[in-house]
Amino acid sequence: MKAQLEQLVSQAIKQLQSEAILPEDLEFRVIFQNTKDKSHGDIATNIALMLAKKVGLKPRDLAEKIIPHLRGHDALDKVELAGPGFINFFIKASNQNQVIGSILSQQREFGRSQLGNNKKVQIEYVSANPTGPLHVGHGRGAAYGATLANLLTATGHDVQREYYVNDAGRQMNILAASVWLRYLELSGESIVFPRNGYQGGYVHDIAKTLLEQHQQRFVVSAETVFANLPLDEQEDGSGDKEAHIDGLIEAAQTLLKADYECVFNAGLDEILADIRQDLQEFGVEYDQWFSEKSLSQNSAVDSAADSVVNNAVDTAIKELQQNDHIYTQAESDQPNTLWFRSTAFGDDKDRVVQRENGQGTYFASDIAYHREKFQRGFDQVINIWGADHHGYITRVKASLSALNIDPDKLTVRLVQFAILYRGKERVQMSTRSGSFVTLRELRNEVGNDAARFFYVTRKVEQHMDFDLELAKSQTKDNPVYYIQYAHARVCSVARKLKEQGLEFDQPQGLAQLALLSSEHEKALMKKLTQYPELLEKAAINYEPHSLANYLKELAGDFHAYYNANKVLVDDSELRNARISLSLAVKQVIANGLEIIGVSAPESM
RNA sequence: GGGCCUGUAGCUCAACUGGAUAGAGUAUCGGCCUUCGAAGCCGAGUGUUGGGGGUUCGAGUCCCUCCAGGCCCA
Repeated sequence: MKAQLEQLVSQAIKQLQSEAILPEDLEFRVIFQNTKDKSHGDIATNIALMLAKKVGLKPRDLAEKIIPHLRGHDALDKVELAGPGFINFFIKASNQNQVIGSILSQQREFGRSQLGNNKKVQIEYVSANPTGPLHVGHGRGAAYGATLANLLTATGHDVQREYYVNDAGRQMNILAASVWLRYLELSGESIVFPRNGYQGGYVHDIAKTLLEQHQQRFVVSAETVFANLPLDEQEDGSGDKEAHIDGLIEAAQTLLKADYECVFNAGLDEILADIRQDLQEFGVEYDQWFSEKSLSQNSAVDSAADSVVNNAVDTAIKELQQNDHIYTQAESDQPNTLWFRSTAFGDDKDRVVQRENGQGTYFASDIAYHREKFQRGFDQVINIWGADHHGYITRVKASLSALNIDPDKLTVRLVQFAILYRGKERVQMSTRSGSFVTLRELRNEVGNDAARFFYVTRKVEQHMDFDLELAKSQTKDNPVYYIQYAHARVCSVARKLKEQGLEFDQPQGLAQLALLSSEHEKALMKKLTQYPELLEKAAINYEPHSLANYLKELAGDFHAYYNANKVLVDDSELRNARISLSLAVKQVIANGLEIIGVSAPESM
């Protein structure tokens, strides 16, 4: 509809140009908005306000010149000049109600589009370190990422969903050391658990499994383990917890030799399996789990073909070197450290990509990973990160520029934290206290549907208050139930129809849509008409929250209608028309909820 | 000290990318079930959009500057 109107208005202006009323070289773009007030018609444009100054006319005068050229369109009842110079379009009801037929015939496809033109888009989300179970903060990224992926898929993008597994690096070594120490404890060794170790109960569980599977294989006496280690941080502030844990990691690697990997993998595998299951239960799917470790593993093919072994990290660094973006400081005390000159691309300071000992940094893996992503041919790469990672955006984009990859092809969306409330009371989420922290606990308490919906109902950049009591409540206060209830109500009407021994006659219903002339019915049809464009807008802006809000409004309009009018009336023509409208509402609610990842129950 | 996000009704949040009288829900008050599910509906009041300047026909939205909160960095 808007496309037709745009053409109509554009032609009108061109007509005025050819009549030399408007200048030939006038550039313009017609923008439409859905009106808020129904006295303003259905759709409005501010084109006269936008162009007035350029052509030296008063907005209303310009609009009066445009409007006569808009007559004669058969979908319009009337066109009005209003306010400071808006042009309001009133669409014929017969045109507006066509949407019902479209919905009933397209069903699940209604609203879907080819907007994305099959553009290859990758979305990477959650990507939490596999050092422990997912917590409620990850849940928001999961829900947002999954919904965004659904949205982009629905609007014709070729979407790949990916989880970057940080299975290398210091945090993982700390986990391995933690598991080992708990294992030694279970084996009867007397140890003092390091301050910086992973304290969670799941570490115990992993250690227990390890002990059951391997018995005493990894046992080393505590005395040997703790010999000559830097002192851990003490109550009085003395000691160094970082140096202590690093010493422990080194001891574990030295003492366990090849077995270290067994212990390491025991932790990694179990936690990763838990994360995967958690996300799957949450309805959050992935096409690929990408291992960080694999980036620094040498490829067998390379080593066979060539004595020079290249892994992805080395290759990326080498390319940066070739592009002259890497330097060393020969005079300094760290002459072999490799620096990436990210300041050349707007970063605050240059970044280390390879340490003195030849080991690549976490950032080096990131560079290699992003380089690899674009080599896979994605037109657009979207990273969904926690807000605490915002500092990385500049340097990652800098590395793309340095690799001659357009940094605008990478979009980073930061997800702000969620704060949990139980009614008025704030829920403490510290790991120490062990109180309510994990995504699984949240899901168990409020259910997947409420969790998914609540997470995406706010803009991602908005700090969010998540009220557990509200999410659990089964009243209209709870938007999830409110929307699902609207869906269930239509299903209930359909059941009632059958109970009365009647059948829905869709052709008759669609033929009699003109009978739907009440304000409630017109409002519903207008709302339904907006669904496809809303999906597109939500996809373009990466803003699934607008879909959540839309569904609330649609459900609200339906509830109001339902209370004001009986659907199952005796008059079969009116009855079938109303059932058509109701089923259309049901379909759109189901379509929208599916994108958000929330079920659309037949009964509650 | 620098950077990012946020500030809208008592509370939780919208506001179609600069449009018309800033809207929903909650909370408060008053109505509606012998009729398709009351898990619902109808009605009533609620604002210096954190403050101050600026840009223009028009600013919650853009620019500057303060204030407050969250996070990151030194």
